[in-house]
Amino acid sequence: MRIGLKEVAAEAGVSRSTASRALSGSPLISAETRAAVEEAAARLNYRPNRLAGALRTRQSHLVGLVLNNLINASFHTIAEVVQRRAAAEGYQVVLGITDADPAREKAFLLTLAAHGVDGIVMIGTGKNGATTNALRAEGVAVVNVIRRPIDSAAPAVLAADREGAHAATAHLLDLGHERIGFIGGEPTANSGRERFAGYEQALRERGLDPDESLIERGPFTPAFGTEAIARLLGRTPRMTALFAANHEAVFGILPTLASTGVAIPGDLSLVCYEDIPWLRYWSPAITVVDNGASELGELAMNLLLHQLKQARGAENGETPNGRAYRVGAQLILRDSTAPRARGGDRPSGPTAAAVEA
Amino acid sequence: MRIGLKEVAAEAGVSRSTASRALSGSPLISAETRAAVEEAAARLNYRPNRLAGALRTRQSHLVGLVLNNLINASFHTIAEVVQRRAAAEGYQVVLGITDADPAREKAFLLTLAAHGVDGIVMIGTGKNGATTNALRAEGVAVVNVIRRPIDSAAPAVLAADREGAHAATAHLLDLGHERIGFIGGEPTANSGRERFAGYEQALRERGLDPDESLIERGPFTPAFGTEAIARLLGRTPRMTALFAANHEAVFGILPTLASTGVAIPGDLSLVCYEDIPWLRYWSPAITVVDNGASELGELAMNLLLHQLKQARGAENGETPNGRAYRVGAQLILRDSTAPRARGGDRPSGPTAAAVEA
DNA sequence: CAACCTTATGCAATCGATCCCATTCCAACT
DNA sequence: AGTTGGAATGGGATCGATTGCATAAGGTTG
Repeated sequence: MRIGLKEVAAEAGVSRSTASRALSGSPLISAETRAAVEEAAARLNYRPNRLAGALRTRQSHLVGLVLNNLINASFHTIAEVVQRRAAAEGYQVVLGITDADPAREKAFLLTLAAHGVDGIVMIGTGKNGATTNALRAEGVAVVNVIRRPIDSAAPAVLAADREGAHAATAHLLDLGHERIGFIGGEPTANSGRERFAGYEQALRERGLDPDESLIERGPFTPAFGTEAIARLLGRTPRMTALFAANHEAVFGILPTLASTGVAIPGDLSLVCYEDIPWLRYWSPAITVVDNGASELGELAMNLLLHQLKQARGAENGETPNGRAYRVGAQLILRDSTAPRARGGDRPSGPTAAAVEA
Repeated sequence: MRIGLKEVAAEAGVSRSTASRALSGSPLISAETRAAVEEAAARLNYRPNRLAGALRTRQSHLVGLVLNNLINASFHTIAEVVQRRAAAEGYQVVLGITDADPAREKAFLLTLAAHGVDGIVMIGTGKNGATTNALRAEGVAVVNVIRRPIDSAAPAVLAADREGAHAATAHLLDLGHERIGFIGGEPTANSGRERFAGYEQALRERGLDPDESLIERGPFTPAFGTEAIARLLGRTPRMTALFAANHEAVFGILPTLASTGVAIPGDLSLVCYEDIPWLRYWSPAITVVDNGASELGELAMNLLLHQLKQARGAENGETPNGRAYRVGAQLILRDSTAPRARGGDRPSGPTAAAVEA
């Protein structure tokens, strides 16, 4: 038979209320009674039914994690961090994959609410601000990650795509490069826009105009990378540096460069976006902009846990509009960039920005 | 105020029992009543509280997913498939990351049980068969994936590592190679052992003995791959083919081969284990053994859902010992393998095995 | 010794949905 | 007309833990 609090209470010779209080650490219980109950619980191998507790206390100790997919490195890195942090604080993570479909995302949010989650970490499409606001009104904590819906009142943890792209481009400019290629994402995507903006800004700061013949923007696929790099290599005068800001495209760019015999950094200096193991072990090791996926997840969970503790204190108070935080991008210098002319100096030190918006 | 079944019943002018039956599709309800209740529910935007339902019916519509990490490609692929399939069937996935630590794994299993999960997909350490058996006795469905604890009575979905390694090695032998290098995992790991066994078996079938000077076995890290390939390339007579059976090591092997100018497949034919996008887009595209991660996840969820449906019928019947299934490995021929001598023929067709243990 | 407070405990309601059992209503049959 | 049976509905217990309120036991004080 399943062991409930009733059985423990009987074993210890007390009432259910007393047993409950003893196990939950209430101060209204004598030391002997507490010991007796704890011993009885241990003897019977009692494990409380969280479902019942959740129904009564309105605390499920579940948090939802909504994201596009688990294939992308940033996403599964964040998922790992969120799960670890949650588990360490006694929360379990319910996982939802949306494929960047707002309808699926909304359905998933409602399902999470039906399961009584205490909070939600949302790496979302940005289309369901209204739904998350409604959930917040019902007392569910929410944190937006990477993207923040315009109409969302929940706090957000954002990446510094523009700053990261700026740092990458500035680094190449510092090395003396002027013809700097850009392979990025669609302008419709947030990261596509922001990273291009950072690239453009860095160029203009040095009095350079972006050169359309050096710019390729397209879908987040390796195939696009293969095509884009082939086109860029065919143009003359050839670029001397390349900023690969479309992570998936990198999977197409690097093999093509290797097979066509372009020497890195001899013929071409290269900076890629998002740090993954491959790039560190590539030959040569690739200089990257690390968007700080772990830190994004870490900070998001901190904010969520903070909200959860607040809620415990002031049930049903007003929910203040959330602040936005930004995790600085970090330029990690490796061996894929070099001065254009021989003898140039290598500027040192990673560039980090941690600003609050 | 939160809308419960009580409010819906009041709005529709019926009792809570009737409202419940109307919404759950009981046949004991007249068409008009049903319509009235459904309309009231829609008007009030009623969303049932799954927690309450779960407490009463002992069906939480939650399934647990236990795995080592989300970084490894096979793991996050399986996680995606499991989540998708679960969501499609109305189940939500609770995620647990164990870092291959049996103690963490056990704690997580118990927590899942406390949350009342209906089932568990377990990509486990193999050390918690007793715990999973106990959960099964309490009515929780369990499926083991990739590894099956010796003492576990739950069904298992296993990879065909030995067959996959055999197919890879046989393919290289068919191409006329005889000096075939092997870079694999530690013999203490399941996959390390099995893949080496397949390699060895294929050699012996052709009357060849494994040559220790061509064999490197070590940890699942890119760094090990870098060292191992360097050692193998230094030995004479040099191997003409390489079977890279340690997935993480591949991250170190490929860049080293590229930078040291070893022509593939000209100087060296190469087969790697586990198919990931990088390998398809490498130059040349790498021939791989695909362990069928998606299929493993798919089959595991099928088995789990099957058990869940069974349970609904015969509550608390006997739980028969689970069958083991094996997902065949698949050799995917690309451009990284070629005959040793010029003019050799290329054998065609992937090798697949789907056997039941 | 009564009035009173403190401390520890038990009783019973509660969370929200489900489902067994009883009840009502109406039609059909003897 | 009286009985039977089926269909539709309502009442209330139930899942298991939590918690407000009442109360008992023990100690102190006027």
